[in-house]
Amino acid sequence: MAGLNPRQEEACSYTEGPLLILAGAGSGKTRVITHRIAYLISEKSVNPYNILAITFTNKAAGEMRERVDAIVGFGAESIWVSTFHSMCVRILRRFHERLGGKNSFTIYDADDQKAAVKEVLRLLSFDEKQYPVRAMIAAISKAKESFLSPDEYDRQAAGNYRDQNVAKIYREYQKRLRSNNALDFDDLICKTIDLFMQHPDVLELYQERFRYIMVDEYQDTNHAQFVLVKMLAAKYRNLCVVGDDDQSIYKFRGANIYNILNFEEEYPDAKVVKLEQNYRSTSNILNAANGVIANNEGRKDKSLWTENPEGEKVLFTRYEDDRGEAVGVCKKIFDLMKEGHTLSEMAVLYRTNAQSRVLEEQMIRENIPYQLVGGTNFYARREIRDLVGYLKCIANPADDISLGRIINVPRRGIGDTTVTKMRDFALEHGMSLYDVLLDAEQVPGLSRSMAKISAFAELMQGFRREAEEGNLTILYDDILKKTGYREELERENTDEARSRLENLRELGNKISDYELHAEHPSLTELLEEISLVADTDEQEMGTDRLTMMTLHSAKGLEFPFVFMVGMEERLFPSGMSLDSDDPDAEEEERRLCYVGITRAKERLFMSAASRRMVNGTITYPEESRFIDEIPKNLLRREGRGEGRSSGNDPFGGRPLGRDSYGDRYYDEWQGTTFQKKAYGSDRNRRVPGAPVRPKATIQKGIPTAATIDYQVGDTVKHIKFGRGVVTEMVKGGSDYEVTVNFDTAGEKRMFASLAKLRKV
DNA sequence: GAACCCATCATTTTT
DNA sequence: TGATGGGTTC
Repeated sequence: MAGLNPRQEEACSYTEGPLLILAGAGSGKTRVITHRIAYLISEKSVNPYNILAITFTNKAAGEMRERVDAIVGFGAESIWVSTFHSMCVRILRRFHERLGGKNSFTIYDADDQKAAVKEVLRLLSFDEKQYPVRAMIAAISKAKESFLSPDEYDRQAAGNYRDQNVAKIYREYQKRLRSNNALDFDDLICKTIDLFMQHPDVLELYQERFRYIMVDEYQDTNHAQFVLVKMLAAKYRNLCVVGDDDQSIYKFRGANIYNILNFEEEYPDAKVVKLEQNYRSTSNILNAANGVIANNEGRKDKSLWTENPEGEKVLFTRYEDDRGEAVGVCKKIFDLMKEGHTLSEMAVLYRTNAQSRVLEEQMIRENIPYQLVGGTNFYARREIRDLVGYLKCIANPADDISLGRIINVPRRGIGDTTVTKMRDFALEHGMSLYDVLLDAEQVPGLSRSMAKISAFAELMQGFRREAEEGNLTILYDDILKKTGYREELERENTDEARSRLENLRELGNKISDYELHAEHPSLTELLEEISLVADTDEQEMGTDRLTMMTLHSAKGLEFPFVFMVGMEERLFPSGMSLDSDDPDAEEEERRLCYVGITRAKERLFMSAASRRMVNGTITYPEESRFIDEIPKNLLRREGRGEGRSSGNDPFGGRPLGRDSYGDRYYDEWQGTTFQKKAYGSDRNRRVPGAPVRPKATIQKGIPTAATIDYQVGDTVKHIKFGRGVVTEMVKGGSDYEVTVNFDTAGEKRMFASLAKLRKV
């Protein structure tokens, strides 16, 4: 096996029986998995048809698919490479009838769940304050993960009034889902397990098929997933799990670290292979990570090492406040660019999404194109949810939740009162809301809105007929047109409306794209893809951009240059975790820190602010304990304060007004910053509902010297600062640093490649 | 039925 | 700070 180290080779060639691969960060895990599959096929003559590889995200599945295809060649397409959830959907689409359900079920996402729980609360007259929707969803999800049926949940709640009520909510929720012919994400796993338990013949069918099973990111599995894998692997026992307990950061969503920690107890004959050689980071970075993670107890014994050069020390900078931190990060980014590095080599990582705002604002001011990863999901946007609601409803009229969502969107005079009457009627007669819609004359007291209702019913029936004809692109366009959805937005004529229209166009593109490429396009399958495949944000190519995201989202990625910002007590580690009575909470934060550090290949910049606005209040955080845990000889400190300050005197005694801000930094960073004026005025706020990645800041095409048509003395126009005169142009790195004296904004320096200046 | 105001409450997130 | 949701008012 070419290019594999002995441990990696061992992991690839040990094919029979249970195998645990403890793959440290950057140890070539994906390579091992793909090589192992290739080995199974070419050396062990395993039929590709008998191999199953499970991952967590579609992205990971896609990447694995690609690499497996490349390395295996013939037969690769018959390997199942899949996420847990899509695997279960595939199975349930075939066998859900055996459980008394339909094979054509709808999948409910978080939003649908929320709506369903709300309905249940209303029905049972529970107060949302006492039984918050979020908490109820979490409780139901937890129950499902440990296979507690509503009845069992009720039994366990014995004597606990509140839990008994939660059981009632859970029971009603399940009832609701069933009558809506819908399954939520947890159901997908649980129902598959149910199926296997109740129908051993079906289980055996899949056991026979999946003789070799591999599970990636095993530390992220929850209990239900653990059981599912165990069942599938029970017959042939060729189960290979790959993971890193030190990178377990998803406990809050049910991941059970003991699945990996106790693998050897579950499978006493398991072989364990540790991949400890890191190929990613400099030794300084790696040892910093090792230093931090060593403070955790209860981890698998392993120590990562590398043959990579030492590299530079980790840099820790303490800034005056969050804004100063953003300025400082930008400055360092420019420094790196001057050294010839590109933005796509850099990432800014933070603990909470709320931190992105200040950073974004600064990036916009400094013309640094960036890409936000994560945040609001494309499919979570209102307009998208509305249109998907229509599609769901057309595909599955029993889906009361989706119908409820769109019945008066856009406004068509079917108001709350009317809908409530129809709902009550449906409930009373055991009908679906859609049934009632078609037959609304029966419902007493609807006379006034009757006309509106029949018009809408007619509209929906028309869509359903259209859906049967099968052209999804046309159907989608007709929905936009005939419901007046598009028209309403066009009339609005605001930035927000335009952005929504743009999103709707994007959805349209996705649908025609799906229709073009799918083997047998169907509305059901389209919706399945929409529900299951959330990673919609294809990289817009052609622009060199900085990546910004949470530490969680960064898992599995790597960048030459990484900024970890907000290294402050109670921000990171989060206050929530420090206040938690779960002793593992702090350790999970530490693992998150470990994940962050190990994303960096060449250089790691950490920073903290001495003053930060959190939830509308000013706080004076101490620097994070994790900074302390990095071995001193690997860390270089910079900026105000040495060591962990008490935080009592963050201003150095000077009062700090908002307006003095720019001046201070002007003093501090003169000659290097690109701002020469105070900049409190031009705050660039995100338009509500606008795409999370502000399109305006994403600049396509990098001007080269050839495309720069202005020179010193020319008047140019800037997208933000308006007109100005070029006073200086200096070649720096791969392009020009241009100084412009703006009419209104004063003098600023910027990179020609980023500033998008136009000669006027 | 829609606009407006006030109170409340704030990690992390994929499927 | 800011988003969100409920309640109120027109």
